[in-house]
Amino acid sequence: MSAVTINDVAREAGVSKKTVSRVINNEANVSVETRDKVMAVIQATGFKRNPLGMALAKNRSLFIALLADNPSPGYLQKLQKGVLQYCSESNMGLFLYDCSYRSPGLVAEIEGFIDNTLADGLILVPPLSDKKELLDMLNRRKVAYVRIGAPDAALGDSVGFDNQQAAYELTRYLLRLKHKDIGFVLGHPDQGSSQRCEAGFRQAYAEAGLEFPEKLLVQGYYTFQSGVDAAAVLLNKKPRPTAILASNDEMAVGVLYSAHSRGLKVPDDISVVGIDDIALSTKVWPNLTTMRQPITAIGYRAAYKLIRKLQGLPDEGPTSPDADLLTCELIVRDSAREPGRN
Amino acid sequence: MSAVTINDVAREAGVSKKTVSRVINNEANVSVETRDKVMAVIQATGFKRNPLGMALAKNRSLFIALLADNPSPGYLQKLQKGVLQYCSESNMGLFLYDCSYRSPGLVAEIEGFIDNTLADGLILVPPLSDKKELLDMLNRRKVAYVRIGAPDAALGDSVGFDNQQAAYELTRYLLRLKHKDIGFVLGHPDQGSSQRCEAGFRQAYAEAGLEFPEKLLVQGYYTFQSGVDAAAVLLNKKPRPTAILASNDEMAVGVLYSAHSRGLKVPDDISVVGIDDIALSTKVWPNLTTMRQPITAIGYRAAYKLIRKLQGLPDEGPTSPDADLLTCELIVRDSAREPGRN
DNA sequence: TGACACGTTGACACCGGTGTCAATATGCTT
DNA sequence: AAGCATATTGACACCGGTGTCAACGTGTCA
Repeated sequence: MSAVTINDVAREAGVSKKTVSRVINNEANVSVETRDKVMAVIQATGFKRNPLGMALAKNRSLFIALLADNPSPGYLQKLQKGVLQYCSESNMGLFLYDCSYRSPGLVAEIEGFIDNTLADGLILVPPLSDKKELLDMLNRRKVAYVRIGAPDAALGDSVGFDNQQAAYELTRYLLRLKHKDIGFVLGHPDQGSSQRCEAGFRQAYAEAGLEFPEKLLVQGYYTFQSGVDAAAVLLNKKPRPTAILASNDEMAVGVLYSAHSRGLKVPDDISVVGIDDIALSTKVWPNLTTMRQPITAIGYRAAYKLIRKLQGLPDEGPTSPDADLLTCELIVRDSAREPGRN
Repeated sequence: MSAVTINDVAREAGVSKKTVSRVINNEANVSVETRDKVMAVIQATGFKRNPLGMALAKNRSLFIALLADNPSPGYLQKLQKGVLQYCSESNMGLFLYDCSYRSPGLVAEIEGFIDNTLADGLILVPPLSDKKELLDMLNRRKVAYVRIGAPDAALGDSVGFDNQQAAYELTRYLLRLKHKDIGFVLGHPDQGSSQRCEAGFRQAYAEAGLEFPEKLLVQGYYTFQSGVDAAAVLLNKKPRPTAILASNDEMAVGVLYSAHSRGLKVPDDISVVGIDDIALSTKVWPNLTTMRQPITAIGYRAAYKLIRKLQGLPDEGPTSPDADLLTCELIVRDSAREPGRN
């Protein structure tokens, strides 16, 4: 809506529009007085360049999109925050696109979305980051993308954290507290992170020289409701596990809910822990002990990688091979302690 | 990145680009055979029109933005969902912009955002919808906007629900349950909704012929933490209130947390109710009794109004004067019951 | 048969910027 | 003074579409 264009400025300043273009782009080889004159007119008229015209001329992109169908709203919210942050810093717009993972026309739908918006960079959130057909389509159309939390390097750039490590350390923590019968709630079978978590559980048991409690491994889907359901199964086992480890906090909160609703006290009767550390984790009672995943930082870094790539600039971030595998941290709160008085 | 342009199609089909333009825009006065020929080429080449070129030529907008600094993430998430939904339906992009309500440079910052993105329509979420300087700037620059939840018609379009009605009915519900000492947690003093809620509380007491418990009215700020703090004050009163009504669910969850952490049972020892019905409300234990606000529908309608306005089309929604004041609904769950065994 | 309306089409300018290249002015070398 | 490199500037085409208007062919009516 800014009515004043580069032509107006040029006319007003008595120079060509190209010269104005030079000034606003800080190009070399403009005489000081010309620059000053143009700047004065720009100030006076309040000229702002039109991003559309610029993008069209430079054949450059203006936007990236965040594609998601994630079962944990709290996760998405934190991720979005980080992405948004780098977008602001680099003057990029962020498009949001909600899609349905199960929808049969998903790939075509996303293809349509790309055509309509000209977002030529995508950030893919699990479970989309594991979806082969989608990646194939994007590669074929040469659409740049960065995946979240799917460290399968062969499939393209990815930013995430080490799920296995997180699950491993969390399991070790519970074992150290002297829990032996630990119930595990897996994530969605389609997401690689779920398998990596499972590997982490098993690794910790193996290292401790204990037999892994196969019977206490329950399928979940990373949603609150699946946490409730999985807990219902686990809490009916005899003997009841003394702790439950869920593969994300969203499910852990479901476990908490399930325990409460059958009159169990947490952590007195049962310990509950999760992974992620989302906002929800400190709003429930008791606060959840969890492995903190630097979700916002992951979002930020993903946006960084994508935008740098789109701009043809090198990735100047940390150069270690693990730069895109951020570290997690055990956050001890109130939902877990030694088993005892039950 | 779609390499094939309207020129390619025109050359291939042996017509002018204008004719191609006519075909893709379904304009009248194109002979059937020309249309077929062009369509065939479009199919064969996979041509998609470039939104940037189109937007530039038509001087039309491509995006709207959702500006928010809302203390309740769950609220925002639901709202965003509704907005996004209408955006998809109408092929508009949605920009997200997080801002800080308190920031002194807020207005200038938003002005910069508008210039940079060319989003010429804005959806304003409380507390931004009440911010006079911001509205002034937008009016001056002739930027279209729709406000959420701030039904002060003089300031422009708004979509929301009747806070006073919600608070009134909720209070009546508690009074009907025979609560007399009800603690009230107000919202943010800068947001009009907070005052409207208060009016609703008072109205219910007045109609019941009861004296309003001024001492049990505590300031909150719509955040979880402010709910925790307000509950701490209320729960130390002697006699302790038998119920607490928070002006939104985010705070009600804080109240719940506060009650639990001092060993109180909900609803046996104290009833807790809120307003909104966000996702969080059914993830805490016990589930929150609340007034459901159709947040997603509000977001959808706000996007509808804004986009129709931008397109110069009339608002064809419901025509009643209250069309933009959606109704709320009492959702009875498990966090409130008659006062009794304490 | 001529006048006229109408359907169909393309040439051209335009939206608001950027890239290329040539034209001009200036300073320096020899 | 001629020859050359360099700094500064503008004309023009271009990005990918749309709007305006004139040109053309055809059918209808007087």
